[in-house]
Amino acid sequence: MRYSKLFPKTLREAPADEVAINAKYLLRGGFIDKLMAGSYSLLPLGRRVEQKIEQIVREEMNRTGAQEMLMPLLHPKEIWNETGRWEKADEVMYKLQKSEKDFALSFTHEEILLDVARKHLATYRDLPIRLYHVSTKFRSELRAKSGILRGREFLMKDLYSLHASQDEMNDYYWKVRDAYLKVFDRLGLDAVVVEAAGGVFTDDHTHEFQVVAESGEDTIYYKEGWEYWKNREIMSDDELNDTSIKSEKAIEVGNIFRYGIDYSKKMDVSFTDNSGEKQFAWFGAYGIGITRLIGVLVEIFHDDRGIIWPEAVAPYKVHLINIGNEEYAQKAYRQLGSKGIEVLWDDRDVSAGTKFADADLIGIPTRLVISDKLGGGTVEVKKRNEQESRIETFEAFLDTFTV
RNA sequence: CGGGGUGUAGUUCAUCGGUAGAACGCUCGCUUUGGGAGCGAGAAGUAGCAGGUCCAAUUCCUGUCACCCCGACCA
Repeated sequence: MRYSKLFPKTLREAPADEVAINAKYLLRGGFIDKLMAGSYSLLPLGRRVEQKIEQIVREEMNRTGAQEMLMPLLHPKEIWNETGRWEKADEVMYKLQKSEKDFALSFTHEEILLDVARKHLATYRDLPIRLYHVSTKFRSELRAKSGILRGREFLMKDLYSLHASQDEMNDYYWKVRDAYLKVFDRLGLDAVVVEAAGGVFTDDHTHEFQVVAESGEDTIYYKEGWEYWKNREIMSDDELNDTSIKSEKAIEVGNIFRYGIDYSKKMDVSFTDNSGEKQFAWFGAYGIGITRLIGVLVEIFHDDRGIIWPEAVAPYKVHLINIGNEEYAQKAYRQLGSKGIEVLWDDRDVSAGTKFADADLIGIPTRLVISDKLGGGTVEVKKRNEQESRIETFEAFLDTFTV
């Protein structure tokens, strides 16, 4: 991609009232645009990062045996009445009325998934059912905040599973936990598993995935010997006063739930077991906040000049800068492209300083500089997360560059 | 919803009763090219919106809207 053609250009300064680091850098770098509080466009660079994240999630979900689908966002009131959540979830749901019919914008998809599943589920031989999608969630948060971290509209990957028995559900539940840890690991994030209360939905504890970060709005606790961290709601008063238990601020990036058979009973999601008896399916749900992850990555990986994307999610792999020497840069740009390397070439006629500053802000992992100062055929290679650069021939770079 | 803060050019800000100014960005020209270049010329604003006070309001008052921060909330 030629930077001169990329929409939009960087901003010299972030809007004054933005405090969150993710908002500042993502807005300045041209990754996102704010429509209103809690509602953002993903601009081309931001979309590329989102797609990289999504693809990693997709690969790991597929590896658990799950299949991808896509569910609607406009839901009829009737489906929500089946579980009683039209009333119970009133606060978070965006509701609308048209031609005397009530609708809601999706804030989650349990009901929709279960409706699809029950139409096609007849026998235990149809189980397990493991389906997921990546789509928008609408939630009427009392207060949208922290840039892209808490929006009213955001992308989420949600996976749902139905099983013939509780054991089978549990087995898959732990399999998804492992898959989630793999996802966060691939993203370069050090996520921890946190036990949390299941609320009114399940007696089992649920598990959250949290990334320790100063800007986190949750507090999580850990003591030597515990299998998992704990979130605040399941901590006892004694534990809260125990100085041997450490606490950290953290951002939730995913969670996994075991609903059991409550939902299946309410919506009659049943099957015939191997003895011919009717049984209700065991249900689990598993979410990862895709859009939020973009923000989390910026909160974790940045310095005072801009973003430092991990290789796995960087919008491009190489940021090519030429200072003069346009002809040679163009040739290099073509060669990088033909090797399948994703490259952003800052081909603008602006000062070297401007190009360097923008490269630091955008945060592509490898910066390649071509200039008169270097001999012909020679480039300067610098990693965004390192101070030192090295000079080598362009041929050598092409031969050895891997991501 | 309660508390606090901010709304003036694309952006960051100044002006704080007498009808709007800078920097950056943008356009054109020339000169530049290793850390946000220089010179010259230029375009760009219903001062969030609505009332009120005043001879006169961007400025003071009231209301309202939007955004940011703290809190409540977060399947």
